[in-house]
Amino acid sequence: MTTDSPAVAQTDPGPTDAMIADVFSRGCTSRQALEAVTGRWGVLTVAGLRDGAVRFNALRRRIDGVSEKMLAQTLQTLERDGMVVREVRTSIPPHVEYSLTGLGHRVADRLVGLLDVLEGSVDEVTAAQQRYDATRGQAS
Amino acid sequence: MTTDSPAVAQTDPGPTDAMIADVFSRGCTSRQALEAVTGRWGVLTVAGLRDGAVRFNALRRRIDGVSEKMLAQTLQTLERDGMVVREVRTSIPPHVEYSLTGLGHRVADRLVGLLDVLEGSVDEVTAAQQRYDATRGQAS
DNA sequence: GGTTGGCGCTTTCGAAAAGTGAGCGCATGC
DNA sequence: GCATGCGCTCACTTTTCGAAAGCGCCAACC
Repeated sequence: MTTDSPAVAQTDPGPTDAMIADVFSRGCTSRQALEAVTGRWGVLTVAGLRDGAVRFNALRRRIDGVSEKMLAQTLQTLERDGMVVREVRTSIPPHVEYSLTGLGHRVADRLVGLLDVLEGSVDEVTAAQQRYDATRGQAS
Repeated sequence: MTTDSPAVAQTDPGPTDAMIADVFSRGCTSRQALEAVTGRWGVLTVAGLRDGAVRFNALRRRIDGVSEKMLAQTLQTLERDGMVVREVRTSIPPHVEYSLTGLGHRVADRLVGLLDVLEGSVDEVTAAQQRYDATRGQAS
C-alpha cells in the first residue's frame, strides 16, 4: 500500500490536492482499473493472454464458462483501461487478436502469482470449506 | 463437481503433477477461491485486513463504498474458503474481529503487489481511457 | 428511566449486472 | 444451396448488488 490513510479515505473523490492513488476510495482511477481486472472474468482474461496474442474464440474456449457477451465486454473494458490491445487482421478470413500491453503484462505477472497461490492451496481451501460447512450445518 | 480437471482426470500418477488445479476450468476449487477473492469486494477486504485484526465496522469504514450486507457476505465467503478468521470477543460489549489466516496472508501479499501496480499506473490508465473514448465515439 | 446510538449482522425490495440465445455479415466447406 | 465458424451485438431472463430498515444487545446521555 502506498498510503495508509484511514482518515482521508472517505472524503470526496475530487482530485483537488495531492494525487495519492488509493484503491480504498471509490472514485479513484486505480479502483476502476481494479474493478476491470477483478471483475468476474477479468483475472482469467488477463491471465489467458499472458502467453501471447490470442484470438477471441480461442480465448473463449480457454476460459471455461465465459459467455461471448461477457468476454467481449471484459476485453473492451480492459482495452479501455490500457491493459489489452485489440488487433484486427484484415486478411481473409479476417480475425481478431488480443494481446497485453506493458501495463497488462505487469498486472498479469501479479495475477499469475495469485493464481499460483490459489492453485497450490486447493487442499487447504477444500478442507476449510468442509470445516465451515460442518460447523454451520449446510452446504448450499 | 468438486474437482473436474479435463486434462488430468484420466491419469492417476504420483503426487508431483497429479493434482493440477486449474483456475481456467469451472468447477475447480481454486476457481471458487479466486471468485471469493476477486469478487466485487474481495480484494479490498483481504487487503484491508493485511495490517492485523480489524473489527467489522472499522473495516466497513475503511473500504469506501461497501455496504454492510456485502461486507458480511464477502467476509463469510472468505472465511469459508479459509482466508479469514472470525473471532468473537465475549467481553462486554462483545465485538467481532476479523483477521487473515496464513493462506489469507499469502493471498494478500500478491494482492498488494497488484494494488501497487494499479496505484502506480493511474496516469497510464487515465491516458488510455481518454485515448479509447476519443477514438471510439464515446461510451456516452 | 426512556430514548438514543453503536455494534454486527440479516432481511427486504428495487436496480444493476451477468448469463442465455438469437441474429448478422462474411467466407469457407460439403 | 446449406451448414458452420468467426467476432461480435441485441433482446430477454436470472442472478446478484445496494440502500435502507430491522433486530437483539448494551452503554451512554438527558
